[in-house]
Amino acid sequence: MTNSMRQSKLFTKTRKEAPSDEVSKNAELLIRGGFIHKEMAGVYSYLPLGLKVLRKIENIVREEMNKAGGQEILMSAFQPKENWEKTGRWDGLDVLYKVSDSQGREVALGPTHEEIVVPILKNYLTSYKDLPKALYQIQDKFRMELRPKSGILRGREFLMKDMYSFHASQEDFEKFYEQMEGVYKTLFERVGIGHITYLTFASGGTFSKYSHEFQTITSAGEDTIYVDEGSGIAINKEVMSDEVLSQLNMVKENLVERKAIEVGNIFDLKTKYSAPFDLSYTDDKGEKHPVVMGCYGIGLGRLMGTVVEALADDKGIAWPETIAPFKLHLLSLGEDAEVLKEAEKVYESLEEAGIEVLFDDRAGLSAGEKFSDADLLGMPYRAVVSARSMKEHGIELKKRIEDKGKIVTLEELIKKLVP
RNA sequence: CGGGCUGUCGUAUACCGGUAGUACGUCUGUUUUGGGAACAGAUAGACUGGGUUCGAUUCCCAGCAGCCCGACCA
Repeated sequence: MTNSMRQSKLFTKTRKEAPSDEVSKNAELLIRGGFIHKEMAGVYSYLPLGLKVLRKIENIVREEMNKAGGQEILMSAFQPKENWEKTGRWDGLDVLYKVSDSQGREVALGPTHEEIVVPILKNYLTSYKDLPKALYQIQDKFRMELRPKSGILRGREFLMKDMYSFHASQEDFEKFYEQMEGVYKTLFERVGIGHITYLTFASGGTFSKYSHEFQTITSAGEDTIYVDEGSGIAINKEVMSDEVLSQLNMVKENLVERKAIEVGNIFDLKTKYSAPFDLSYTDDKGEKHPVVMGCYGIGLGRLMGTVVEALADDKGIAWPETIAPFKLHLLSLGEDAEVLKEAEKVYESLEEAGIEVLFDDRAGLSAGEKFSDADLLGMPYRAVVSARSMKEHGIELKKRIEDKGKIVTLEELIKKLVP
């Protein structure tokens, strides 16, 4: 899809009513707006508008991973059974999809890629000079969730960014890990939920300094976290205890309980996956050591759904500028020839200026329908060309999140929106 | 995986052991146009399989699918 689009040509249509089998706000609004299509429980297809959002999120993630020194790869979704047997997860991971072909060969559909990335590294990593390395990919993951729910927040197939880092020592890993904390913060700010996303201490089993989730406050969340607004840090309920509080220098009285959704995690793997595959390197003294690993995940679909959950109002979605499918929704109202001519002119000028614009040029719709659609679809800016706006010699410009617009000239409009 | 609920045009719903109705959508036409317009016409439906019955979309059983609560969630 190009930067601009006529709504009359867009193949999806909006719906007034939400499907009865969806309860979550993100699924309801995304389906009504024609962003996604449900295939089965926990499995969704992305339609033009939805894919545009997903790609924008993807690009932000990619940019940040590249900045952090990550190198992008794309690993296979089909994964050999032997690799999973080596780590004990063929039978140990109950979300694993196992498929077999007509020859009876069994393979796994990748729910995560430690079992793939580590053997790949074995081919190229031998010396301390080869370290550190960070590899990432953006790929569909498959997990047999017993109960998918909350629209695109928890699915059986979902797009995920997973990065794996490889280090000569725990110290080197920790340095990188701390850098990733900052990278993730920037990333969530860029997609528009930085203000409600908290670095959250979490861990299964023993408490570790190096297992963090990034939790975004939303009532649709599956997790309960305790937020210290002052420090901007939170603790997952799972690991909450007096001991943990004292380790973190946090005071119980300052904490607020919130529902939240995990939008990302960063993880200390130590040698859990390098050991079974004997991924090791030789140091400058000729001694062999296992490689220390970390992993860093972000579910992109979940991130998209979280943005919807967190920023939508009762009229519809309100996309942040950075990930909106289009920056501007241009509406022509009425069938008056002069108005239509003017709207066309405005559209072409915006297109020429390189502004991402969705032009609601559909004929025969009432103003109310066009306004409602604009609110539902949630572009950050809405511009109206109508008999009324022409009488005032301009274009009515309104932000999605504001109630009142104002009349601007075409030049002012372009100046405001030009990238 | 335990528990609960539900399957009727594309969507949302109604009625019924005996011709399946309405609204929205969609299509055609006319009139409308600043917050989901009006009229006329058209379109399209009982999850699957078995059982009971003269007759099942309706009752029973099984399967499948979906939703909700819980458990689980590298």
